[in-house]
Amino acid sequence: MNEIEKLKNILVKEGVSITKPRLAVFKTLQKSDEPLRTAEIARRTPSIDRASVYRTLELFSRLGITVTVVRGWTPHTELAEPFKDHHHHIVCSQCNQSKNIESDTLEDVLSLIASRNGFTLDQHTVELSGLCRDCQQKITN
Amino acid sequence: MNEIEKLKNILVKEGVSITKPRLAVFKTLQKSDEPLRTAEIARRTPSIDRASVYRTLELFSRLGITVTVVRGWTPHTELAEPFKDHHHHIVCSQCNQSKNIESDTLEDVLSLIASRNGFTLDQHTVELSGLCRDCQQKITN
DNA sequence: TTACCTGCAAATAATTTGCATCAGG
DNA sequence: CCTGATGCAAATTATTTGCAGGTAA
Repeated sequence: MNEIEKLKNILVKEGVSITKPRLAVFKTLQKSDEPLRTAEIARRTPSIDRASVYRTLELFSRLGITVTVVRGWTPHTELAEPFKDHHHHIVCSQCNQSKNIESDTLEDVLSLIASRNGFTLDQHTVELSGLCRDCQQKITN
Repeated sequence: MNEIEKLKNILVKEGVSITKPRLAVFKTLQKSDEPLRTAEIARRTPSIDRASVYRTLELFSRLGITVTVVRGWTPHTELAEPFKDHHHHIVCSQCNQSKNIESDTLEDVLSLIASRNGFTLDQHTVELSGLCRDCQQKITN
């Protein structure tokens, strides 16, 4: 089953309609391999009214179709687990290159912490930043 | 040494001036035990011009005096390590109550992940969200 | 004294809302 | 059909900028 079908299933299951704006915003997110800031998503989905893009993004976030992460100052959105492998990011503070992180150990630690505090764990954000190998060398030299 | 003195030391060491807006914004952050959104900080620091609040917050973030976390959709700022113990948050998605998390294990895992990827680790955000004990019960009933 | 900062005012950008109309189921 | 979703336009809110004057060191 392709991803658009997955999306449609979720929308149906949640009892909301499958509409042009929702499909369009989804495709914009699919095309980008990086999290995008809200206004940028609107910009990259010019066929759809800005207001609808915002409303869609709010819906997606509520349904867990997307997740939000901070980059520098601004919140960025990317597709969540059903559509991308669950992962986090480490970003170079110098050159902005970013790597995805997938670590079961990390996930386990997070669940454990949540339950120790009496919480269930639904969503979580982890964003690391530091210097990548290249930039470390440039600075040493 | 009290915290204002610590702040002043940092500012001096970084070669920037100690000014009224910087002290005022700092005090606003101190008064709140929760991360605040940018515009809210401006609102709570009425003696200072909005523009200066933004400029100050950008400076603080650059100097590592503050850290940024996302809450829902918006970036929130709180004081960082020299002024609060290093910690993360877990927020109830239902009632918004939030607990601080301090876990050496977590910190270790994060450093390890960074170095495995060839990065040094400077800053990092970890935000968990789920249901707190109370809200879990309310839903079960 | 002098470079750095501020306040002010105004521009720009981002987000939200009301409402008439349209379209999915 | 009929409810929920959209587009449009306009309001609101947030953020950024240029610049003249003030102030920390």
